[in-house]
Amino acid sequence: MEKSVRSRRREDNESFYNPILPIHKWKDELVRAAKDNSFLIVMGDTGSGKTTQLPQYLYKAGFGKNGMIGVTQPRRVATISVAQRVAEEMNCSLGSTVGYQVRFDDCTSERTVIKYMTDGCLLRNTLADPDLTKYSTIVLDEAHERSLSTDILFGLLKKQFQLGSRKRRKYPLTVIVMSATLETQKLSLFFGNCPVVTIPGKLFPIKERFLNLIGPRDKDSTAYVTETVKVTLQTHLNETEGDILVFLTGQAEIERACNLLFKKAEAIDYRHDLYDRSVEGLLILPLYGSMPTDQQKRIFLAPPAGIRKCVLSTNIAATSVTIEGIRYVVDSGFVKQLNYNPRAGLDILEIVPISKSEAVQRAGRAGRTAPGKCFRIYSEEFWEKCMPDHMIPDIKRTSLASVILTLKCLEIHDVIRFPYLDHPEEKHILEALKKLYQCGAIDRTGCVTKLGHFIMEFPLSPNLACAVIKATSFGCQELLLPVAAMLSVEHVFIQSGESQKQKEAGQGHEELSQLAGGCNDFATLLYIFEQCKTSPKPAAWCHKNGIHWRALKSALNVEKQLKEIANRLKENKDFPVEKFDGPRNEMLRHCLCAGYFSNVARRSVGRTFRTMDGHGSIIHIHPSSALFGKESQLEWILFHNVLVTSKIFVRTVCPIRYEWVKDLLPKLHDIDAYELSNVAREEVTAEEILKWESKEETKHRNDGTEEALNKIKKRNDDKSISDAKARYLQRKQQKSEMLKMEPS
DNA sequence: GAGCACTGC
Repeated sequence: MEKSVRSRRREDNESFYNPILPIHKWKDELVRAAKDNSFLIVMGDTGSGKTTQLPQYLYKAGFGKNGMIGVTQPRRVATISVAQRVAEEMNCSLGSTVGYQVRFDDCTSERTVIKYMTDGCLLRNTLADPDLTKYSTIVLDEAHERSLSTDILFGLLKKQFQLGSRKRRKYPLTVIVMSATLETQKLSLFFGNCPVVTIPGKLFPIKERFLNLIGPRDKDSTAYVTETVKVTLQTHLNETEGDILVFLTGQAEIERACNLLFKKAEAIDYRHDLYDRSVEGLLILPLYGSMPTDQQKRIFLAPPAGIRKCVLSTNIAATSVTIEGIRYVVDSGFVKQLNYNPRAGLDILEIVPISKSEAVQRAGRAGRTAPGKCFRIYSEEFWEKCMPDHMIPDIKRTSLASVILTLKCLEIHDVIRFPYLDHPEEKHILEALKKLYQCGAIDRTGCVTKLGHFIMEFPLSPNLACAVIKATSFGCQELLLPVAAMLSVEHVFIQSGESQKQKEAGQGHEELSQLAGGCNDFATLLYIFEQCKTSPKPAAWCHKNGIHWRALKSALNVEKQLKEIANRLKENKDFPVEKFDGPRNEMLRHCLCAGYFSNVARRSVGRTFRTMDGHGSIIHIHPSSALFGKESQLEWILFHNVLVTSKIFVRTVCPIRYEWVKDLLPKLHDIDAYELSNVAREEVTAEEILKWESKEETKHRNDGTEEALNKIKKRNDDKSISDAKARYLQRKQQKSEMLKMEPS
């Protein structure tokens, strides 16, 4: 990724030496608008210079006098490189007037006025300083990406403003939202009809063509890979000079496409390995996130004279990595997306059509240095019928437990009526509340418990934090902290595409799990971590054992941070201290039970298990687990996560004893999530219920399936204010009855 | 006997 920073810098330097950045013309208007309004939206295309220039304008206009100008970015590398760039432009050293803060790296000082940071960092800082008294201005950049943290910050900033944080602050706060393609109307409305300043970018014209190879009927087929390859080859044969960027969905698809492309050209150059095949003047390069860094770097090198570079990439090339010299984009129209299904309580990784605005962004990659062309393999009908206007934001697609706990810690109890720019499904919020209640982070009244505040201190999922806290109170944190770190970094096992290498890697992993005891995937992670930490040459050890050194490095970093937090919390008088009475080899699994008892399953028929969380889903142990094939010897298991593909698989598994979870399991069923939410919405009105329901309805309508349409029809039949009221009263009745039944 | 996009604290 280092290279991507350098490449970005190169592009920025170009703008540096060219003083006619599009944004310069708008300087006065921007400063005036920022002075006159609490909220301002700046819409600027790629290359307009907004990220580096606007904070400097504000600084020169005196915005930094009453507090810092905080600028958020969704990614670490971008945060650091932009801060470096601005420090250079302002002729100061990084960390003085211009600084940055990302996790593990705070490069700011008392003198810092312009502070770049990741959105997650600002959100965390908000916990300590809810009124953001250190800042005079907050700039939320790349808002169109709709990251979870940015979305929450939208709501917080709006809410703080409504609550009159202005009175508690010495000086009013100015909020500026910057975006490339976000629905600015919607955002302006959200922030009280605030003004929008639009800055044109400096993209070259791009010709876009629909090739009609994929239509609405092919929505679920895998034909897009072969069709994309065809188009790529045609582009190579028919078009003039210029590199090609191909958007595909994942590692497997990309490797398949590379091979196909290669076979079609019918010439194999055996002098090169898989990642460096050059045929008929075409240099084929794959690019995906889990690829080793040194291989990723190769995509930035200029191809030899007379050779055309063709990069087959995942969505990583749409946001995180900028490749120079691309003139042709081939868009498959699909993306792999992790979607949370609250009904099943599962994360499902699926291949879905991209949105129209993402397609526009992809096309934009062709026009950064010269006029370009974008070939869309799908038809216009597909565009109209299958592709939504905008991407569904993270907040509607991922588990909300951590987010809800953050809000509760900020004393925002009514998490259902929090001003979300896009309101998550109520069911989704309820699921999160239930999860928080189950792990003890909130009590029956929906308030954050002491444990909940401890959980919040850790940059981990509530489940994992809970297990870590248990271990700390038992005095065996050295067992859990490494496991937590390994589980919260990217996948540590290398997945090679080539079958031979893959086999070898698989065998290596099997050996590792044998060395770690043979029947506990968590223990395998602990073993790898310890081996790596004590090895004199950790990078070499990782390479030999098929482990991502990059992932291990960040795991070592995370573990250090977790240890600091755990040690600090232990000083707190309220931190629990418990004694563990049991054999030491059971400690790890026992602690895991404290956080993961909702992820417990019992042996069912054949090699399957049934979950105990109320969904009762049938699950299978994933073949990558050390427990795979040993199902018949198991009764109760605990798992870290679920992956739905051809079956419902659980990964990272260990066996447990029923006694360990016996007292915990009832907690999974002793509360109705509505009860937790009702506390937050005592004065809920029937009108509001109708509003929520109509939101759900819009969603169904967007689904467009017959079943969904029937649902709407059915709902419309009995839709009236009085009915909504009746439904609400019924729920309230159920709730009070339930409370009555509760033993005191 | 399967096949895991991308971020962030």
